[in-house]
Amino acid sequence: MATLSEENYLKAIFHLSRHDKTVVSTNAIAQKMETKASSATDMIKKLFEKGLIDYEKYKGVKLTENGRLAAVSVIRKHRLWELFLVDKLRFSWDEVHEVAEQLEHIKSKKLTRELDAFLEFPTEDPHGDPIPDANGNMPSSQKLLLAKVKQLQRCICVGVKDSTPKFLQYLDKHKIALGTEITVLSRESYDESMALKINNIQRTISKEVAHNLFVKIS
Amino acid sequence: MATLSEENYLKAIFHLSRHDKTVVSTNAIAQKMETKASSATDMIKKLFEKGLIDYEKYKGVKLTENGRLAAVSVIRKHRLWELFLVDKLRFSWDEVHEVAEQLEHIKSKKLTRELDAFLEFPTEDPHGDPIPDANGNMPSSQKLLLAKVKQLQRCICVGVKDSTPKFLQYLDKHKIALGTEITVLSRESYDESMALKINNIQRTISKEVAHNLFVKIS
DNA sequence: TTTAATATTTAGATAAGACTAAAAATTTAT
DNA sequence: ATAAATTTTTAGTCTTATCTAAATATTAAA
Ligand SMILES: [Mn+2]
Ligand SMILES: [Mn+2]
Ligand SMILES: [Mn+2]
Ligand SMILES: [Mn+2]
Repeated sequence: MATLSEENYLKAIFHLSRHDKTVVSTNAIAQKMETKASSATDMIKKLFEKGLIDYEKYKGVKLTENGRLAAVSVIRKHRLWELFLVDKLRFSWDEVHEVAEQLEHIKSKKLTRELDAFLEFPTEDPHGDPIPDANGNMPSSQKLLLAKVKQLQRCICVGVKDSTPKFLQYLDKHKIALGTEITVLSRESYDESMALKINNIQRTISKEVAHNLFVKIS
Repeated sequence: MATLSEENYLKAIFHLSRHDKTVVSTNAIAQKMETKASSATDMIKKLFEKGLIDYEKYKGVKLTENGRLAAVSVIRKHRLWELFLVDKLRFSWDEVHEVAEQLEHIKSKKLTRELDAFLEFPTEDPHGDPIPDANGNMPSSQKLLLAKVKQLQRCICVGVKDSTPKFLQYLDKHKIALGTEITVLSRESYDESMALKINNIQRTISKEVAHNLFVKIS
């Protein structure tokens, strides 16, 4: 059974190898964990000893199947708890992450199973991120960044790439939520800002915002 | 802020000083924590340094007001979570303790507050134990042990003293739950066993059982 | 009131997880 | 191809929480 710290490292490695599925560097892990490379090396050795990662000195790291399952299990719990907090306990989507970081480490198969049932087997968390199932399968959605959407296309907001409170609060302030319909009016080539129609109101967003909102063409 | 281990020690000290409100010995703490006296001494020093207990070498230990508040806060969370698991997640009362031992350490004022509201401000956990309020006040109930009930008295089961799975499963098996009405028919002086009428069925229980069931005279 | 038994504390070790500083390997630049 | 820069690992230290063994204090017995 993995310790709390080991679980956090596994999650970090999983997220780092999500897109580019190549090996993950010690430095990348250290940076994501907000720790020093030497600490990352120490932990890498432990995870290797436990058969949770493949590792060769100086060659980087890759999750084994066991490591991937452990990581996904933690992510599953994280996202179920986030949804619980929003749907049942009146948390807003910018308040849940910190608490979920603690709750994701609670060890009880039954708890996870029953929480899943209580929430009626959800497939997405409050940020639009997919919730892995009990077997470790992660539903892959075909969402794309708002920045990629063509002019005059209509789309629906389905997720956020940046889920920091700062960004989520920005979205709240400008009445952008999951499910909100967005029409791309035009794009400014100078600064990559975009003119949008949101809820029949015209608004301009920056490149930063456009690159952190996931949408689905509708 | 207290660490997980410190919180567990505070809880142990609180429970040990609950009835006899005298000082608590190092050995008693070690025994309750299932650890060695030397480890208890180490922790006692830490808790003293943090102002959570009064302590004089060889003289035992007593919670300060801050220590009591910290202990009660953990107990509050423990009992709220136990109730949540039973009322919302289909756990039975003999399955909740272990998970609650983990959940009680989650740090989030809002989480505790909202969980309390979600459960509609309960006053008792699934074992009939009182749930302290947000200010650290513990409602003291006037329950007594079934062993003390006089012949031909009618009473209602309102709590358990021993809340181990073994005992709770015994009660389940014999259809004794919180709220069950019990009439004391007679007492055997030889072994202190008692003849009871429970749900109109006559049954004999041992001294051990009689000393671990709390009732209220009805 | 000495002695014996028990309880408590101290001393020294260990393991997990983190750190700094320094060494070694790899990658990039000249 | 060699030197410089960067990355990664190692060596040694620190903190928390635990342990065993030994020393000290307290309590009970003779
Ligand atoms: Mn999160
Ligand atoms: Mn999320
Ligand atoms: Mn409990
Ligand atoms: Mn309880």
